[in-house]
Amino acid sequence: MELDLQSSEITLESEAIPAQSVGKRAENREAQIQRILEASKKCFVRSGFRGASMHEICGEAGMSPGALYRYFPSKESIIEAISESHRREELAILSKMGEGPTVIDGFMNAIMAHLRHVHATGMGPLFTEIKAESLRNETVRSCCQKSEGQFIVAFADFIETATAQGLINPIAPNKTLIPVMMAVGEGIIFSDLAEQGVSIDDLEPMLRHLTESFLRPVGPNSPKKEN
Amino acid sequence: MELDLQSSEITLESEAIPAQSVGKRAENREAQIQRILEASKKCFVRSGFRGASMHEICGEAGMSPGALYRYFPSKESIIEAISESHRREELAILSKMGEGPTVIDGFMNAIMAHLRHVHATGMGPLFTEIKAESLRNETVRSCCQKSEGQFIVAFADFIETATAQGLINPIAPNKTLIPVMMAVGEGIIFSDLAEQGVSIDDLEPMLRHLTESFLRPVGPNSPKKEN
DNA sequence: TAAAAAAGAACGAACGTTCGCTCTTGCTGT
DNA sequence: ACAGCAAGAGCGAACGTTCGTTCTTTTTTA
Repeated sequence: MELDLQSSEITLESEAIPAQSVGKRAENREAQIQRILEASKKCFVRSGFRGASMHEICGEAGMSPGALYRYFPSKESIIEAISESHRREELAILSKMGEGPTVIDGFMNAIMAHLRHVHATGMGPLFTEIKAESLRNETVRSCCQKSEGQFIVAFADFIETATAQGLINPIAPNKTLIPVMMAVGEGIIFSDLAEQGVSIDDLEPMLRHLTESFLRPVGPNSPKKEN
Repeated sequence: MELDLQSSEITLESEAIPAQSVGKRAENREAQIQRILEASKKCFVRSGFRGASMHEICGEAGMSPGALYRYFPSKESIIEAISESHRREELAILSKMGEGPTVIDGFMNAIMAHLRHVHATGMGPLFTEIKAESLRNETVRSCCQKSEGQFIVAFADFIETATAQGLINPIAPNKTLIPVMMAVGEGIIFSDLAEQGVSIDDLEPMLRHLTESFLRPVGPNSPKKEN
């Protein structure tokens, strides 16, 4: 599968780095970068990529423009950094897919964990923003595409395994099946159902049913066998 | 603001207005408004709501700022008018739901027609843009909510009818079922699968299966009965 | 020919970014 | 261990540009 989580030397949540030999200077620098990114996320959620001004971000981060520009050469570079970090968070879904008794359990666990994460951090709107930006910004778009590519590989892997285990029997080839699965997943995340008052716990059996009924062999109740 | 391009007395697809007694002046005025809206859509798809400038729109519409501002008092009013017109187009889905031998056929026809329409007009990105804008702009948000409300009513109606006809047997109450259905539908439209190389014709059986398997009674192949 | 429509230069505000300057910091030689 | 200092970090006014919008003038129309 080859995922390559942490291609650009990221540390998913532990601070892995040997810590030593990294000068204090570099350490502080990293902390400031994180501060700016966190502030930017807040502003972008509040006002959108285009709508949020650098002054707004400076205010939120508690620093002057001059200071901020020592860490990022432009507003666009902040947007790109945020898209990139969002991509990594999404990929964390995939790393969870191996957990659970069956692949379907793993799949569900991964999705539910991500839904909870998005809702807890209030970063749902950022997803919409990134999607819109990717329509126009080449760098952001290729970032999204990279992410999508990895999802496609993981889903293909998932389908293959689950099929081999006799758990599912998809009605169409991966070529159409996977894009539909991804579109459905995006829709669920986009809609931020938890924000609309649907409890995440109510959602789980619903989504499990959606996944299973979609991927399982066509049952006797179907009007006709499509394939 | 307020604009009120023929109020919210929606005329789903006919142009209700009596037509008669509308002077040539008013006629031209309406034509100009449409010209501006069409040009704006193009620009907004190309550059986004915030990214497109009024000068860009003027250029696309082939008129000067002075002229354009005779028809719309502000950029925001254009955005709102477009959101509103988009809402009407969406609602056209609902009016098609009655067609077809069964309610499920009607449902599918409506969805497929909308997918084709979105793809043919290239207005997919506009949907993303409106969604992002609705997170921030009160007027656009309430426009989207109005639309959503009508969808919820229609879906509830659909579910009731289909259940009564013995076609479906949902596993959850409308309260969670409908939001999930809408999220899935949004995901499908958002993703603009046709743009990604999935042929719409391949999509149809896929989506039909998705709909039917999601709404039908849990079959013997399910690992457990959820309800 | 009066009123409506269109044009396009011009406006102030706000934007992203830069610049000159002042603090602060962590390394250095002793 | 510590004073001295270069370089990094921070500041905030100011820059040039571009934005949405307005205003004055000219052209078109009924």
